[in-house]
Order: sequence, then structure tokens, then C-alpha cells
Amino acid sequence: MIDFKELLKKHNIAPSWQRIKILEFLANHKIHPTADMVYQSLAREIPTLSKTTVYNTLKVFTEKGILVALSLFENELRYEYNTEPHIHFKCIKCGEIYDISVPYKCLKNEEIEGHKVLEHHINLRGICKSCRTSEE
Amino acid sequence: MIDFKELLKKHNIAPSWQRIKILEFLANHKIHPTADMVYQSLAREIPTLSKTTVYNTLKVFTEKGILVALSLFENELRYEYNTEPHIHFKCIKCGEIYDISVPYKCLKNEEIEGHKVLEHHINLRGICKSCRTSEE
DNA sequence: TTATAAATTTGTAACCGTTATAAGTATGGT
DNA sequence: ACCATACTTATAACGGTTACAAATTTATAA
Repeated sequence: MIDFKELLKKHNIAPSWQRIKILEFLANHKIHPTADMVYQSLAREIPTLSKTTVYNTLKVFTEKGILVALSLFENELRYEYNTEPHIHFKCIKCGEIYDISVPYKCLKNEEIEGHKVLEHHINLRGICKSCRTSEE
Repeated sequence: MIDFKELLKKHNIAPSWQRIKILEFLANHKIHPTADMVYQSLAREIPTLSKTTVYNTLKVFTEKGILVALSLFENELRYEYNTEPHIHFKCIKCGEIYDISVPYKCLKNEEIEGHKVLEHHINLRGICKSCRTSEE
């Protein structure tokens, strides 16, 4: 069990109730949610929660490196609790996002053609296993 | 010199003046433009051009496989004339997008963990060569 | 060529994800 | 307890994109 309060302090972020809850949600729900999904999920528990707070908080967490923001084809940002580098697959039928654990050479912090790489994203798109089998 | 009119016909797209011009622009300007950049660039030449036409046309071209749509971190789509698979690098300072020609195993049309891959995007982000040297 | 149907283009308004702003609330240090 | 600071909230605005319906162009057939 992670102490999210301590984790926030370690990253120089004041551990407000809202921030702890949002971080907790991301850590416990590995579903690559959008800001709105986070808001909808927490609104019951935190009735006063504002969407702006969710957006601000997700941005702060991403800047501080606690979360990673994903740009997966659609015009929306999705967030995930920062983990080992891995590949993302998005199904064009059901919209589900899968983590793919195929190994690859991560270029993070390397120099490529003179450019300094800080982020390395691999995004796949296609038809997921579940949609393929239900097609037949 | 490519015959864009013929290229459109080959893809079952009626070769209207606007469509030819838009395709020509994408093929001759490898700058990964947004829809708005395409519109701004062509508006002088085609004074009656509508933004909606640009959006519609880029979408049709992408669906037909003439163009590839890129989701590079920001909430905007960028388009490129369909070419060999390659990596994209976006600079966080100047916003410039670079094509990277480092070879990699393209997973397109392969099956990964049961999922059928139709698109494979590799997006890097960091500080580009130009911004790094001007920093010192 | 002319009539007619179909496809394309256009302008406007709407939509959705996100951000700016300013006011209100909570927090931490003295 | 006081005060400055930081955080949260609600509202409005913004930017990229899409929906819609009218106008225009194009293709087809008489």
C-alpha cells in the first residue's frame, strides 16, 4: 500500500485531499482515464470537486513526473501512473486501451540525430483481441 | 512530378480543384501541417476556400490512406503525405517536428498479444538540435 | 445541349476538451 | 490568532473539430 501523501510531499506538492484522491485513483485504476473520467469517478466521493481542479492537478502531476500524459490518436489527453516504459494499443472498434509488454529499446535521455530525447511514446492502433474474436 | 488528379482517381476520390490543391500542398510541403496551416497557406490561392473543406478533405484523404494523421502530444492533428514508416520528434521549445530515420521494426499488420496492428506510431519529444546549440 | 440527380463546397453554429480568470476557501508559519 | 500564500471552485472563454443546411459544382442521361 502506497502512502500517497508522502509521495506527493516527496515531489514538492502540497498533499491536499483532492490531490491525494486523484493520485490514488490513477494508481489504483490502470485504465488510462481522461480528465473527465477522473472527474466523473471522484465526483460521488467528493461532491464539491471541480473539473478545473482535476485538470490542474493532472497537469501538475505530469509536470512533476508522477503521471505520464498520453496522446492516443483522439483529441484528448489520457493519463497513467508513471511506470516502466511500455507500448500502448488502442482499438478502433471498442476504444479500449491496452498496455503491451513487448520489449523495445527505449530512447529516453538518448541523443538521436542531434536531438535530446525526453519522452518516447509507441502507440499502436488496430483491432483488439476481444473485437477480433467477436467478429467471427 | 506526380499527377495528383490521377492519384485521386486511383483512390476513388473525385479530383476537385480544392482536393488537388490540398493534396499537392501536402506532397510538396513536408512540414506536418495542421488543418489550419493548410487552410492559411491555400487561402491566398483559393480565396473562396472554406475551412470545413480542408477538414473534410484531410479526413477523406486519411481514410483512403493517402495521408497519415499524427497525434503529437498537443491537442491537434497533423497530416503528412503517406511515406515509408519513420519516427517523429517534436521539440518542446520551438515546436518544430522532425522526421527521424533511425530504423526500427515496424509492427504494422502484425499480431501483437492477440491484437491486429493497423498503425504504428513512434513519437519522441525533447529538445531539438537547433534549440540545444542556441542554448549555450 | 439541357435537364436533373448526385456530389462537393461553403458558412454558420455547435461541440468538446482544455485553459484563463477571479473570487472564495483552506493551509501553514510566525 | 493572524496573515500571506497556496489551493479550489465556478464561470467564461478558447481552439480544434464536426454537424448541418444551403448553395454551388459536377456528372449523367435524355
